[in-house]
Amino acid sequence: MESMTIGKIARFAEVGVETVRFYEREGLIAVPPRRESGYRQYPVETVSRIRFIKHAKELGFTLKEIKDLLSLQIDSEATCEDVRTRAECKIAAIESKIRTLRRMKAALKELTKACDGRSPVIECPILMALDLEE
Amino acid sequence: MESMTIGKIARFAEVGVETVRFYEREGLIAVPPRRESGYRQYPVETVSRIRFIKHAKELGFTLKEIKDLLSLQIDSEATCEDVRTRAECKIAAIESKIRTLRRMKAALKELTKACDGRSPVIECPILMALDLEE
DNA sequence: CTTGACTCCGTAGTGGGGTACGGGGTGTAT
DNA sequence: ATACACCCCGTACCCCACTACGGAGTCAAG
Repeated sequence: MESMTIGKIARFAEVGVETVRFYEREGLIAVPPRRESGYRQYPVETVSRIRFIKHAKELGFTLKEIKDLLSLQIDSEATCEDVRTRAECKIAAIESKIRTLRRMKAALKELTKACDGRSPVIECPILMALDLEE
Repeated sequence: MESMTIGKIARFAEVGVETVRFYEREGLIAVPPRRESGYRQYPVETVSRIRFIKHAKELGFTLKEIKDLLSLQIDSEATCEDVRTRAECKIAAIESKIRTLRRMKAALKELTKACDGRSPVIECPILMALDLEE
């Protein structure tokens, strides 16, 4: 069998049917041909396309960025370098997020250190700090 | 001067006027009394209340959690321990986010290592990996 | 030939955290 | 007295990535 219905595509790619339609609307997967009845007829490759999208999402790419990445795949002018650059930007963005989270964590740790957990809430150093911090 | 208009509150707290109204709707700040004209009359403390919200946001609390935190402040039954527990949960959540980001970064790094940036995009190992990865 | 699973479509809703608009009334400095 | 900044309100809109709904048509197994 060469072509699949939307439900099969969805099951194989492990997403919902609505998600497949959504990706079509968003231009992330090609508009498939239809049967007489109007049913979408997908080529099998659509499954890997959707898997690609899932993997890229797991790596922190947004759908917009993924669309971009996918269009590079088609653009014969594009080089590996373009893809690599995007991946490197993403790495930098992730590093920056990690730094922010580390700062947040350190600040919270400081606050809990000051709190013995035994005072009435009115004297809680955590809440007091939130009131005062610059 | 005891009371301030919404615009002043917003300027002092460094948020937009609309944000103050939004916080009121969301129950994060008290509903203020009004003048004859309908203008809101805020007590000065509202500024620190909004600052509190900002700081807590910076520490990764959602508005819902902040509302919770603020209600603890009012609840005389609550103890410092309750606040501390919430802070500790937040620390754990932040740690988990950091771990996820680290994994994403490591995976991306692996991919860029495989890519010399000189191949045509069709052979790009990054895109190929996205196609294939489990 | 019937049943039940599947598909179609458009539209609306979710959550989180706001921002913008527009048409009106008000407060105040000059 | 007039200009101009400010405030009121409700509503709608933004992003992101889906998810749900509902009524109707279609497909395949028994």
